[in-house]
Amino acid sequence: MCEHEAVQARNETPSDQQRRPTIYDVARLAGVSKSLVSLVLQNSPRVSPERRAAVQQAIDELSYRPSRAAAALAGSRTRTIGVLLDDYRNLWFVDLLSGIELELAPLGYRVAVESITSNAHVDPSPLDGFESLRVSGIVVATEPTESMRVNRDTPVVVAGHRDLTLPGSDVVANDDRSGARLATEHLLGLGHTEIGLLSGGGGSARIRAEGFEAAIRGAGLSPLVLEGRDRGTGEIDGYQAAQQLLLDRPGTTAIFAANDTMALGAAAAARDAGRRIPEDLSLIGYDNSPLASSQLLRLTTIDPNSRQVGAVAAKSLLARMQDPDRESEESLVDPQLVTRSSTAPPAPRT
Amino acid sequence: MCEHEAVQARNETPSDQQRRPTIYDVARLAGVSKSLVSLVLQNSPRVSPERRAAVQQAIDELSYRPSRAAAALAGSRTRTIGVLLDDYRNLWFVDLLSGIELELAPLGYRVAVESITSNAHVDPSPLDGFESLRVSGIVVATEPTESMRVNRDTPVVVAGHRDLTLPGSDVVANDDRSGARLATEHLLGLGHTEIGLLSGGGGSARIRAEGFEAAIRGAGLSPLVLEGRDRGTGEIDGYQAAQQLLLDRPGTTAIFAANDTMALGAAAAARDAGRRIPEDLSLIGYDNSPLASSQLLRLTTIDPNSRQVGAVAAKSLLARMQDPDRESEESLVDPQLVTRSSTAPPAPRT
DNA sequence: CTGAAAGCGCTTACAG
DNA sequence: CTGAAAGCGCTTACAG
Repeated sequence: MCEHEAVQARNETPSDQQRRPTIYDVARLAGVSKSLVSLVLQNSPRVSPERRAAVQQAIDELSYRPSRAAAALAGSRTRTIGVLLDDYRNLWFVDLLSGIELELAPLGYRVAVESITSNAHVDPSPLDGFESLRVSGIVVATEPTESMRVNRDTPVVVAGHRDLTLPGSDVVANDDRSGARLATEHLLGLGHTEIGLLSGGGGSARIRAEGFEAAIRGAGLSPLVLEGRDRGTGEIDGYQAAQQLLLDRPGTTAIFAANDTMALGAAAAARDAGRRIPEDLSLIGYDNSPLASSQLLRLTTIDPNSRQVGAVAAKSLLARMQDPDRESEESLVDPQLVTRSSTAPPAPRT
Repeated sequence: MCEHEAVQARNETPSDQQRRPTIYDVARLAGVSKSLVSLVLQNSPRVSPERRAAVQQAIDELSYRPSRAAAALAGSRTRTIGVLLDDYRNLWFVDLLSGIELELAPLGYRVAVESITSNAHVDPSPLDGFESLRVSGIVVATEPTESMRVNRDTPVVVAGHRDLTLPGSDVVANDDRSGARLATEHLLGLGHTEIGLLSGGGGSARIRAEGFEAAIRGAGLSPLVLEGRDRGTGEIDGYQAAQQLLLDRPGTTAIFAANDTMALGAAAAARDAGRRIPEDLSLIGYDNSPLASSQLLRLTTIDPNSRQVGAVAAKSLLARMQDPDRESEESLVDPQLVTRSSTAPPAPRT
């Protein structure tokens, strides 16, 4: 006997009508034990359909919502996966998320999303929020940093970024080198020989540049790479780099932009230079963002298969929950060429 | 005496090294009481700087992260605001979020983001996740539905949508009617008299259409409104509606698209029809999305001031936490014209 | 299945 | 400030 006396007393006081219903209220209304309600909430198979129905009805009647705080505190796991993004404007995470959820939904996991900038005022380091939440696992969908070390045994997987790696965590990404090769070979296959790459800083851009250079060299040509100001990879960087490229090398017949956003900028630079796409200039991007399928761009691009990256990331997390001492591994997902109308054979020399 | 015996016993057992540190561990290491640690965690002013520093050092040393579950369960409030989005691809929420956070950060509130589709497998209705979390308040940044009724006294504010309203909740939005008027008057002011509106279903689009029609009628003209197929408001809808408009009414010199995404489609339709922007056709959007500032569009548009909408929404929530019985109110935020190069005076008649 | 019990890691008064 | 205590609403064995 301890606090339970008080609990009983409280439950027998009908004065406080505004109180949130608890598992006790549900049990009483359904005429079952508190333990049984808990089993129903956990979808335990060892509950008869009749009792399950009775409990469910009581839940509906009371609009009962289980307290995640209490469940997390009492149980060990929260069955929540935290996903850390860098910026909500980088839409590749949308497919990543759906891949993660597709994989985890059948297991009853919940997904919590956070960006690095969110809640920075309350969490000293970006993963603190998830640690305080006691998530079951974390997907880091941004460039990992020193401050993302997780203390104990929370499984972590880095998705989409291969530069730095967090000790003890897995890595899943699309194969940027192979994707860049696909893009370059598409242009080469169309007959282009004067191909420029618009690139920038960041791990993915660098690996894509490597794939581009390898493919170009493989064709016996010499690669031409332009970077945005300050190694940026935004729209304006694509615009400026493309502008400079078309000025420096007017013979250029095709541009490979390290991402669709830079391609958007490149399309503007082409237009401003009086070059039609694809008649006067072929353009290929990377990411297969919503932008790429717009009528204005109809951009040939590389689909990084982010949904699959998410699914594999989720599987890594589950594997590490099973066996925390499992060796770290890096998984690569195959990207795919998506052909639209921004690429075509080069115009015949006049 | 009750479970505390066991707690003491556990704490005296040094065998389990992997255990997460608790407030007890911090207190012991810092040489203070557990209560004091709790006060430090809550930034209480009634703690001396010396002791605060000692506690902080112990926290750092142990990499202690307070359990949100325990804090939520023990305290009444979670100091977390839930934000419900419809789709991560509608980027207007990014500014909304920063407005909310700007307002709530000084008060130590945390923000939790969820989309309607996320976690649908585990939450029967979209707000259940937040209710289970026992959030302090909810911002509904999507069209509210019947299933979003919140049971008890969780304050709710609907942001950016004015069609339906949730009983007992406040509404904050940009003034779509006034914004549409601004856009239309901008075109009228440039000298356009043949102006078409691309619109669609949904509350904002409808109100924007009303503002457009009022302004057009105010100028003694008759309004022309085209809708996308199935009343859609996406890029392809803008494309198709603009295509049809330019076909049906070749004399059209200006298009007002109900949002930037439709404007993107309209720009493509204009290009495909051989119309240059702004020389042959002026184009104005709504939302001031990242797209609008791209070099390819340089789109004149209406900025809905979403950051301010977020700030006002946060204030509403705080006010309702203070006084739950406060009357519901609707707040409108003033939108603003952002002039770029997609609008110009109409070409002189030839 | 039930029922009584302990415990998760905090917060919140409260007496000193 | 401390220290002992109760309690938040669950989960988890465990005996019956």
